[in-house]
Amino acid sequence: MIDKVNAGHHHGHHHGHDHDTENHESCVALVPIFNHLEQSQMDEIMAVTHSVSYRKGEYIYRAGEESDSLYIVSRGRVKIYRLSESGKEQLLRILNPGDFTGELALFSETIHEAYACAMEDTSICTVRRQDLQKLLLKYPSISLKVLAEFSSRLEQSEKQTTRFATEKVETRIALFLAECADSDSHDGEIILPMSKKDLASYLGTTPETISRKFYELEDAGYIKQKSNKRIQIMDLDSLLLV
Amino acid sequence: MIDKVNAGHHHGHHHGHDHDTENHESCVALVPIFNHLEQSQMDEIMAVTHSVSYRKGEYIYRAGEESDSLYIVSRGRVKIYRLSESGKEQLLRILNPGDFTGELALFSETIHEAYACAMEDTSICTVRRQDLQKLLLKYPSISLKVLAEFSSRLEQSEKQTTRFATEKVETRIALFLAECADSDSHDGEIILPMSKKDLASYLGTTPETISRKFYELEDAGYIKQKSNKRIQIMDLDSLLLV
DNA sequence: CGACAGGTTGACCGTTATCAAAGATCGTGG
DNA sequence: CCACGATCTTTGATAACGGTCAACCTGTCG
Repeated sequence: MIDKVNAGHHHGHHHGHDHDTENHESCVALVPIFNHLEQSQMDEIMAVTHSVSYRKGEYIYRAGEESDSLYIVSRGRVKIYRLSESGKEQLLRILNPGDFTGELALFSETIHEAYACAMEDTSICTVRRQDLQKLLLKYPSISLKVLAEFSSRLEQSEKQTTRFATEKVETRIALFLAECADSDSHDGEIILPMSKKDLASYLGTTPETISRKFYELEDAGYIKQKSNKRIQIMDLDSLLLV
Repeated sequence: MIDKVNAGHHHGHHHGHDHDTENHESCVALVPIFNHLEQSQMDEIMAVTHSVSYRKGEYIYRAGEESDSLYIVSRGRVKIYRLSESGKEQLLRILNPGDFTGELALFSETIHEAYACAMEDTSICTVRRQDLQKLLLKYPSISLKVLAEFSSRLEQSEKQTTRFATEKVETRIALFLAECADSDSHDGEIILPMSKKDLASYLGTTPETISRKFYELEDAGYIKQKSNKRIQIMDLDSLLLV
């Protein structure tokens, strides 16, 4: 179970929700939807962004809260997860620096349906809904970038839906490993981007099953578990036939 | 298995892919993303749309084909489905008049990952990628509408993903029925928007299981099957606790 | 060094897919 | 308007898959 309360105590300068006026530039420049702009437009964007810091375990937002900002991760990692109707949680994605969230609620719904929780100490740039909408109307090219981002996310989400609907756990794991290998590969060795517990939540299964299936794949000679998160892919092609 | 070849013969005036210059207005006006515009802008949009007719069973596009248009359904129904890595198909959604598709590939990917097949004789308005992008840059307010549509679709898709990941079949069926009741309800009687076979594909299960679960729900007194597609919801609250 | 979260392992059982076959329904053409 | 075939739906028997519970390990961090 992901911890649902913010880590208790703040101390020193970087307590949660601390407005932090330094370092805007690096944050905004990171973001794909903005990085095609000229300097003058970039300045305009930076003028409406606010930087906030979160400590590990704190929530950027929770389901049910009102949404009025776009959140851009500039440092750290953020876990986005949902609770299903029956109360089980599912990990939707993990945000790394440059990734953003909050889009959904920005344009249609105004209530978050997911939870966003800092996995480590994290800095977030926020842009308010109204400011963003003004920018989008003024610089339509940003809209096209956002649309491109959305459509690829939608594509991704529908692919994931289809996998859940049609593939068994073993296949989902194999496909996940294959995708890691595509993006991460160093001689076929991959580093799992999350704990196996989180992976279970992401793949819609349990830690026990993840553990067992990993050993099955190892026994079959498709992979080798070098350490908890370091996996050597021995035979990618056969893996994908599972 | 959804039939993968186009229905063979065309005859008369409305054979497939027939350019049909009448009746643009009704099609464009139907679409939520356009219906806030002034007449002059509407005319401009209609100038770049083309109307095409498809007979039942014909494909608007297939996975792997290049995508360069937005498709707006003006008459008929269209089934959008995917094939998973292992070849099983999953029904993603059914388009009714006013719904559109093709968005994904329009802004990022250029290759369709899904199949779009006419369930009945259908008329489609198409807008080419370049024409649409020009319109979006010229009238940024359209972009905001499209963004709103996308974000709600993304929300929907992620909710569906979470359901597949965390709920058992019986619960997914119950949630589906409840949603039908929300939108369709006439005294709690709903008309299934698709065959049970398609429903199985949509919910990631098999026709056999659908049939059995429906009878289980009926035995439990939650629903009553008046005919194949007419379902009377007897006890919505209990249904949602399944 | 101890505590705690994450990971592994085993036994068990519920859920749901699969296969097969029969029955109902729908659309089509005669 | 009816008969036919195709497709959808139902029903039964069976087994695989994966979830659950409980216990034990292991690594990590204070």
